[in-house]
Amino acid sequence: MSFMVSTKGRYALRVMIDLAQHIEELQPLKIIAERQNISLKYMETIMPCLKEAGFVDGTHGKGGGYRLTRPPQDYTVGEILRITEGSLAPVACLDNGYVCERADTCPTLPVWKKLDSIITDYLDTVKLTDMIPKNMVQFDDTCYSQL
Amino acid sequence: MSFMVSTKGRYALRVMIDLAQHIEELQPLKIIAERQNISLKYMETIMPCLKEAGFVDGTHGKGGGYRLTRPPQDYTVGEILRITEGSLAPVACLDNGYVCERADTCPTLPVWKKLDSIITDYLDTVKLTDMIPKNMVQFDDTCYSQL
DNA sequence: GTATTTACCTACCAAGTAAGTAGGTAGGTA
DNA sequence: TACCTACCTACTTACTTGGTAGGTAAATAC
Repeated sequence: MSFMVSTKGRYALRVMIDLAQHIEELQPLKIIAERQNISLKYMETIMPCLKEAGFVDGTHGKGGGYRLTRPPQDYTVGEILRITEGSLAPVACLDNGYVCERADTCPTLPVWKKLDSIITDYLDTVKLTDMIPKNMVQFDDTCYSQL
Repeated sequence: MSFMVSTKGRYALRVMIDLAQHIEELQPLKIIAERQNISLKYMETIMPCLKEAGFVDGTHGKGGGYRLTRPPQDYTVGEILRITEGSLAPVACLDNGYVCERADTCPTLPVWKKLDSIITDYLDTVKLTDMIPKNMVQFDDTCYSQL
């Protein structure tokens, strides 16, 4: 029982949503952490990841903070999670650089590949703006929707 | 980067496929382990899981071994992985018994729920017999197929 | 120029999990 | 009786998760 997406990816996603909801001004991490009820110190270790990827930029000093570098609708959940988690591969067999001598004959490999493509295809269709409350209606009815 | 399916689930699946390919007689774990190139000792720690679930039964003594308890087409990849991995939930938020006070308003929860249902729906459609080489053609063309 | 605010950096830690290994016991068959 | 096979308990090594602690560097306000 190990989860595909850890707190790192989940917190990162919540920070990105938070920034998308405050698009106009710079948001200090302290404020975001309080609003999201996440440890400031822990968030500080996650933010460099989003910054290196060019998803956000941060300015120092008084009045500083973080902000998105692109319009919110230009981010997908898939790319945010792929950066923060390192990989979204469901099994080691599909991980970047992994070589398996059974690959040519393994009967399970096609299943993992299909599973991987299903996961990727879905996560790459969900945009950051799809998770802003006013848009939540678009999710199917098995899911919570905030009206 | 933590994988949804560990070696435990992957090995279990390969053992189940192996048993499906030798449906008529009892297969000693030693033989299966050699054929699959998996540590016998490690497999011994995984088999009780499959036995408790009623997927296989094992008989002691000379000529003993393991065998499937049902016809191979009656097993799905989903149920085998769910038993061995404990859960296939992509995030802790969806794990059995987990309570999150943010659940009612969390904008990311619908995404995790949808992702979970996509994964489950796919894995529950793949049957054990779908992975026996002669049937592998049924996978789509982005995947390896053994003709 | 000083104080303050903020990002940013380095190191550490406790608990848990993954992926086995080692060495036996119990049950059944030839 | 000898052999084979499942089954059980304990241990190990390495790694990951989810943080905490304590600072430094940069920028701004006053």
